[in-house]
Amino acid sequence: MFTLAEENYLKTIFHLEHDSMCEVTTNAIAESIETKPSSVTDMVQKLAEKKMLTYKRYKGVQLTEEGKKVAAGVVRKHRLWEVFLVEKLHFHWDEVHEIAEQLEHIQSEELITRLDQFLGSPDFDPHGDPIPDKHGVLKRTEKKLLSEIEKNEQGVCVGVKESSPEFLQYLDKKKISIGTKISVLGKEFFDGSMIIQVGTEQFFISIKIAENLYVQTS
Amino acid sequence: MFTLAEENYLKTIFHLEHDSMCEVTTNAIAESIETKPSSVTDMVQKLAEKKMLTYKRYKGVQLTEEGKKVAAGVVRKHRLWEVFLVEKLHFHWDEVHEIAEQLEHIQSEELITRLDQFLGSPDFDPHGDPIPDKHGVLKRTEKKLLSEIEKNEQGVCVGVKESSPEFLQYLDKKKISIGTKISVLGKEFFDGSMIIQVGTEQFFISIKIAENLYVQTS
DNA sequence: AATTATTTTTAGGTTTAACTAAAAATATAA
DNA sequence: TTATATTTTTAGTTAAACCTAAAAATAATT
Ligand SMILES: [Mn+2]
Ligand SMILES: [Mn+2]
Ligand SMILES: [Mn+2]
Ligand SMILES: [Mn+2]
Repeated sequence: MFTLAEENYLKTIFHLEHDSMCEVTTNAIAESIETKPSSVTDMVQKLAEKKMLTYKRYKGVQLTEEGKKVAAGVVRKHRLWEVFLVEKLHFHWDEVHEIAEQLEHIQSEELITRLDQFLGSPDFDPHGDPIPDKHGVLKRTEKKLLSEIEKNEQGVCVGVKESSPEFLQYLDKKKISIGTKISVLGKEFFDGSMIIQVGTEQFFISIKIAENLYVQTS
Repeated sequence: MFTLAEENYLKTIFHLEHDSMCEVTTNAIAESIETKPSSVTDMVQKLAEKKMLTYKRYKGVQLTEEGKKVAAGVVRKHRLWEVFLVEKLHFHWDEVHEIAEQLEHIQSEELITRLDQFLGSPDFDPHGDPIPDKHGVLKRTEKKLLSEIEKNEQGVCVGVKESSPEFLQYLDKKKISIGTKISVLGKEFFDGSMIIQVGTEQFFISIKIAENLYVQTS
């Protein structure tokens, strides 16, 4: 099996590959995982020996099929636990990530099988992120960033890119959650800021907000 | 906070103190935790510096009040998770200990508060062991070992001393679980073996069984 | 009381996963 | 193209938690 540190590296590389759609650099991993590049080099060499990823010096890494499977397993556990915390223990969506970071490393196939059943085999976590199935397959849904929406268009919030407590609390304050309808009333060329309508309220948001909210346009 | 290893040592010493009712030796800890006595000495010196226990060379250790509190916290988490696994995920009572060994180390006050509520603040775990309250207080219930019961007396099974899968599966086979009424029909002086009645069945048990079953005599 | 046996500790070593500092490779700019 | 900047790797340390082997303390026998 894999150590806690190994699992964290695989998961992080998995996320970075999804974001950048190409090889992942040492520095990118170091920043995500909040460690030093030299530590990343060490671990990446270890994971390459274990055939979890391919690694060429100075050229970044790429997960193997096996590596992707292991990583998806960790992501699956993380997101299922987040659902449990919100649905069953009534945590708020900005409180669960930290705890799920620990729970994702509990080793027991049977536990996850039963947890999944107990939760009714959910497809998405509380932040709108898809939950990989038991084989590590992630079903892709089409969603755009709110920042990609044009003036006078509208969409339904289906997820967040960032899931820091700060951002989620901002969304709460603005009454935005998964399922909320958002209309773009105005969009500023210069800085990408927008005027949007949520329910009966209309207000200004910066590009930083718009770039971290996923919406689905029907 | 405490590391996983530190928590395991504190928990183990807590259990040993309860069993032996006096100072706990290095070898006893080593055996329980499946490690070498020299490793125990190292850790015990560290925990003494942290004021979790008192330690005099060659004289064994004793938990401080603070040490007992921390240990009871780990036991509380362990047992609450066991209840969750059995009551909510429908695990069998012989399958939960291993998983709870991992879950007991998840760090989050709030999580345990909510888990406890979710489970209806149970007083006992699936093996009949009492769950410490949030202040680390264990309410003592009077129970005897089945081996202490005399011929023609009877009792209700309220817990197990051992909780290895092998023993629990033996009990299942014999239809003994928490709440089961057991009558002692015969008792052999020489080896402590017994003939007992469970439901309509009567059968022979060795002292090893009788010494690991807790019963309450009304 | 002296010898032997057991328990416990110390000393020194290993592994994992970090770190710092310096060297090497690659990328960017002049 | 050469010089400079950035990224990445290597080399050498550190800390936690384990180990083995040997020494020291305590307990049990003769
Ligand atoms: Mn993690
Ligand atoms: Mn999430
Ligand atoms: Mn443990
Ligand atoms: Mn138990």
